[in-house]
Amino acid sequence: MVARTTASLAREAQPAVRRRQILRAASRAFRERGFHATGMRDVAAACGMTVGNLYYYFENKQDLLAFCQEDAVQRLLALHQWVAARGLAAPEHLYLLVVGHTLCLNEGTPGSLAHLEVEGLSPQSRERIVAQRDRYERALRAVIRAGNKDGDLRAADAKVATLAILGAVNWTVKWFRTDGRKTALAIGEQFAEQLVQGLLAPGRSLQRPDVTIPAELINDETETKMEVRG
Amino acid sequence: MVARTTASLAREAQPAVRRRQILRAASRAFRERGFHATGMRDVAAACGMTVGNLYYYFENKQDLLAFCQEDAVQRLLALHQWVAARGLAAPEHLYLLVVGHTLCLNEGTPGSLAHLEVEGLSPQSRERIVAQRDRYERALRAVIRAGNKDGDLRAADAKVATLAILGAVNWTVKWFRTDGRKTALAIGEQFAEQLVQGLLAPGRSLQRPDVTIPAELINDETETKMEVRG
DNA sequence: TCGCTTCTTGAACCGCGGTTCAAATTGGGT
DNA sequence: ACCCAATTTGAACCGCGGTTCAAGAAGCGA
Repeated sequence: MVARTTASLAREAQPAVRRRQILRAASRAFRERGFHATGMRDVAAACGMTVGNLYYYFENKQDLLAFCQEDAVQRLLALHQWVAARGLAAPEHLYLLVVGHTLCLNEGTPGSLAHLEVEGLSPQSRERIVAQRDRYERALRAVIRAGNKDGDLRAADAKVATLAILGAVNWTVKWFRTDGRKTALAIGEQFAEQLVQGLLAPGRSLQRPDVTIPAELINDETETKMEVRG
Repeated sequence: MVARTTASLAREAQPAVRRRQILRAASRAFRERGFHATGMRDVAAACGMTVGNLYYYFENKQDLLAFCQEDAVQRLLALHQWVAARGLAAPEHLYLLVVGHTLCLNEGTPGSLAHLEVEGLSPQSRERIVAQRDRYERALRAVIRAGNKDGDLRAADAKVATLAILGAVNWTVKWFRTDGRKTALAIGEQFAEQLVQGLLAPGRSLQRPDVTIPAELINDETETKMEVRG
């Protein structure tokens, strides 16, 4: 329906797609230089456009941040849904969530700074995003409580255990480097090992599930769609 | 030598002491509202003074932040020194460090936002503070490697394990509330349990050391000094 | 080629917040 | 009572960075 010329990438990309392109540049920039240190001009430059144009796609800086955050939380919720569908016992379930979460935050071109910078949002955005984040947190807690009830995990406050896990994983955003010694996957696995083992009921042992988390859950799908010719 | 009248607290407090008073108000404010969201006017108001006066004690905002950060790292280093002196095996050593670290960040009137906001510092301050932070991190890693060698901890990358621990503990700053359900101590202990158990060598079990971490290491000593009459 | 919509530009605006400063105020020493 | 150094004040300054906007370019259908 839409004729595509290789010439103008801009035109060929519908606003929604363009917003995602911006999202990538923005979240990368936010992550590297920090949200407050990154000006709208920086973001624009990273997208190869000017400030004014940026405002054609986003109301303001808060909106841009909200868009990043929402994307990140959405991915986490999708991850949880995928893992839950596999019907694993709590330790293995948890293991996959930790690995997946680590990948979501650090692999590919992530909306990354999930959870961080929540105070930079407008009240309405914050409400919506925090609600989603809480949903994810509750899901995690539920897994722990289930394992608790099944005797797979030792008795421990599920809330605190959840926060320990989220803290460790979210903190990776502060130090993980793509060009570092270890891959995000390797880190995620070791984290999962340590954090889940630490909750295991005596006698119970962890068997690492040998499924691979599908890349669609981690990377941005539109990225690949872009390569497809119409 | 110096006559003290109850009337003027300001006068009775030497600059160095005053700076610590400011530090408390500032770090509390930074923590509550976030560093960037907190203006110098806010800090001043929290100290019961005006902006201009604040600049009599600190060159600029960066300096103020640096002062907070340095205080926090210093306390962590002091903590490590104290724990190390007790000559415990790695798991117990680690346990105390996690508990102590959690207390340092969340109990009393903390310089709290250690490690956070590092990018808000001037290059020189950052260099000095990051160096100290690294020293602390290396100490942690060393403990893990020692336990590794002694067979108390299972084989695992010490660096990654350290970052998991630091992530979980540092993240508490984001969610811990003094008026919450659990005390910082309770949280620290459960964290320690989970994080250390997760590293334990098979067969080895953790025995919680029943020492109490001295309050001087956690709270600001000058606070108590203020109560003493001359 | 014209005209319409979509997108892009660059310059200007404007307020927030870090910072400065000259002028008070304070209180201890003489 | 007076002096001086230490401290405090409040107002003003000023630049950075988020935001606005009127005018231009670029495609696309007729």
